[in-house]
Formats: sequence, structure tokens, C-alpha cells
Amino acid sequence: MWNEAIPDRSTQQALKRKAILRAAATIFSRQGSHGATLEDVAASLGVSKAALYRYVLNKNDLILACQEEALEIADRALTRGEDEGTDALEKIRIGLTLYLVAMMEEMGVPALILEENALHGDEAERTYEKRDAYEIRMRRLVAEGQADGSIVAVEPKVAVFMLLGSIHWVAKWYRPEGAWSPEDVAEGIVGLATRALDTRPAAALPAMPDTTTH
Amino acid sequence: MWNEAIPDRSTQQALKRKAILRAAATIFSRQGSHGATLEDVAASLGVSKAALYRYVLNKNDLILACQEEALEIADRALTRGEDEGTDALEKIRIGLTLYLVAMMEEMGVPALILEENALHGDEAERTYEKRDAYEIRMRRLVAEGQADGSIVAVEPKVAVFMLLGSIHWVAKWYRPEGAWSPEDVAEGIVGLATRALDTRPAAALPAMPDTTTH
DNA sequence: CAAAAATTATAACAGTTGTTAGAATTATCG
DNA sequence: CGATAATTCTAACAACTGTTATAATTTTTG
Repeated sequence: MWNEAIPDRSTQQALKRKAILRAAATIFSRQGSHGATLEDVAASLGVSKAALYRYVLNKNDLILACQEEALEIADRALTRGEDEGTDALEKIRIGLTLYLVAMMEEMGVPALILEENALHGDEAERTYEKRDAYEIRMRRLVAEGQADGSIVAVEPKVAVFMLLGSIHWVAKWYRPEGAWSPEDVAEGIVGLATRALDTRPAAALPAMPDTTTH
Repeated sequence: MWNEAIPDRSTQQALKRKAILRAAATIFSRQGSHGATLEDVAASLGVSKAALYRYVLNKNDLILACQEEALEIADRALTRGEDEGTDALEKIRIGLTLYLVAMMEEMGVPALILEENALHGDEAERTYEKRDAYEIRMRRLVAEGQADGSIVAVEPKVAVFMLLGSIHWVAKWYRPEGAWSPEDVAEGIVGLATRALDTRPAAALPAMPDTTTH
């Protein structure tokens, strides 16, 4: 019973690994995986960079793990969107909103941009494939929305590129210490971006806390 | 008269510098400025990396020059948008479309993403300020559009973040050898992204060449 | 055609950074 | 408390890459 309170060795290790992934994600999402050094990641955790090697194989593995987790979050979010949304546009809206919120909560950053040539190795190939699969899944939802009448007639590829650009870009400007909560940001950006596809766009959009000083 | 045909020394040098900027922009926009090496840039031009140093001071100067040119193109495009557009939304639409087209024609890439910590030095500060000034200019246009009734009520910051995310993301997926021309891409993406802000969104959007194989 | 200037390539250098070995420290457990 | 294991740090190494000096080459010019 009481031994539940004291985490055992392997879960402690897992917790520390998770903390490293969070720290890495924060730095990667701002500076890019190439621009960030392992020393940057280690310093933000207050340890030496050598200490990281007990929890990740190497830098490539660290980048990979961050991307994998982000993709899993994206997949789970989209699945929930498909379950809970009535039409395809709402499925997309829910899927993207949950993605942003979950990323900010679980990873500490809104999104992770995967640069070209950032990864190498066999494992990397599978990660690229998962990313492509997610995009294809999104495109199918757009086509579905055009069939059910919720989404306007546009090239699905372009629609998804526009949506994902808006979403990924949040990583560049969002600051946790700012006036906007994760929910504010997610609903604000997703609400606006998906309005572009909406066949029946609302006149009003979710309001956000004022940030102008006066 | 005929001596106009033979470019003199300084213009030859300027032409070569321009070619280096194009090559660098292409590689930077895909891999990020940190992920790309000077050897990559040189190799894509078929010269040694040492040869680049006759045309740029160093790598920082090269990144800076690319960003400066992109910002000038963005400013010029937005000025033309302000001149030619009737309402503020149309000004934005024209400004962004011209930006994408001009970037693809003059720089060979649709956009350049400026990573955090990518630049250093005094000159860099001014570049960051110019980027901020451009964003502020865009936000003012959004506010103007809300005053003239062309743009829906949304936090201007969010609106501009959404627009610029869509635009910048084009750098990650656009391929010159693809089926879409620069104009297709620019009108497709900008038309869709600005529809999100439109108080009177059109039911139809600019069509794009089909890319599905059948 | 020869000399001078401009351009480029080769090769070496220096700083950074990913990675690893071994010492030092801390935590765990009988 | 002492011994063992786990963790972390320091320090060194090696690879990569930005930068520069020097030589080779090409272009220009008288």
C-alpha cells in the first residue's frame, strides 16, 4: 500500500527521462534541433551534459523521442476529434485544439517542427512516415468535410498545409509566462485557422484576454 | 553603347553575391541556418566554401543578408498592397501574395524563417527590429480592417500569427519542380488564409491544378 | 604575349560540440 | 554503519565546421 508513494527505480528513471524530453522540446522548438546543444538542454535542467546519456542514447535519439511523443499526441488528439466531432470540420477543430493543449501541458511547448535532415537512422524513416501518415489522415478529413458540406471546395493539400503552418508556428511565438493560457491560444488559433475552411463561418470568434498595456 | 552588354567587375561581383544568397536561402529555408553548412551552400554552386568569402564576410553575414532581402521584399509587397487594395483585407491579401511570388522569383524560395539565436552582432538587432516592425504593420492593417468592416473581430496579434504561420510554412513544403506555379501557391495559400479573417467570405476559392495521379 | 590583378582551390587551424572513460559523489540496502 | 550500486561530474577525445593563409589558376590589360 504505502510503497506506492515511493516511486521505484525504473519509474524514477522514466520521470527523469520525461523531464529531459520536456527541456529538450522547449529548446528545440525555439532554436531548432540543430541550433540547440546538449549543453543547453543540460544547463536548463541544472546538470552536466554527460548526465543526459544515462537517459538517452545520443542526440539523435533525443530528437527522435521528442518527435515520437509529439506525433503520438497528435494522433490521439485527432482520434478524439473523430469520436467527438459531428461533422468533419468539427473533428479537425477538436483534434487540433486538443493537440495544442496536450502539447503545452505534456511537453511544455505547443508544437515541434521537424527540420529536414534533422534525423538519421532507420528509426528516423519510420518517424517521417508517421508524420506523413498524419498529414494524409488530415487530408482525408478535409475531403470528408467537403462531402458532408462543412468544408469549402479547396485542394485538401493546401488546406492542411495552411492549418499545420498556423499550428506549428505557435511554437515560435507562444510564451508560457504570457497572458494567454494554453486554452486561449489553442482555441484562438484553431478557431481562426479552421474558419478559413468553414462553409458557414461564424461572425464572432472566441475572445482572448487583452494584452495591450494601457 | 555596346559596353552595356559586358557587365563590369563590380556588377559581376554583385551577380555572384546574389547567386550565393539564392543558394543559401534555398538551403537555409529547408534545413534551417544552423543545420546548413557553408560547404552545403558552396557545393550547390559547384565551388569550394573558401570561395564564398570573397562575397560575404562570414556565415552570420550571409544569414543576415538573406533575411534583410526577405524583409525588404516583404515591405515592398505590403506597400504595394496598401496602394492597390481597396479595403484592409484586400491590402493584406495583395501584400502577402506579392511577397510569396517575389520571394520565389527573386530568392528561389517562398519564405525564410528566422530562428531564435540564429543571428548575433549589432546588425542582427536591427534585423530583428525590422521583423518586429513588419509584424506591427500587419497588425495595424488588421485593426484597420476591423474598422472598415472587412475583417472579423479577432485579436490582431492572433490573426497575424495565423497568417504568417501559413506563409512561412510554405518554405517547408513548396518544391519548384512540383505541379504548382509560384502564383498557384501564393494565391492558394493566401486566399485560404485570409478567408479566415473575411467578414464576407466567398463560397468558392481559387482552384489549383490537380496533383493526384490517376 | 607577358605582366598584373582577380578569383579560386588546397590545406591547415581553431573553436565548438557530441561522445566517452574514469573519478567522485550520492543513494540504497543488508 | 558499511558495502554495494546507481548516478553525476570532470576531463579528455574526436569529428565537424567556420575561418584563414598560401598556392594555383584564370582573367584582364598594356
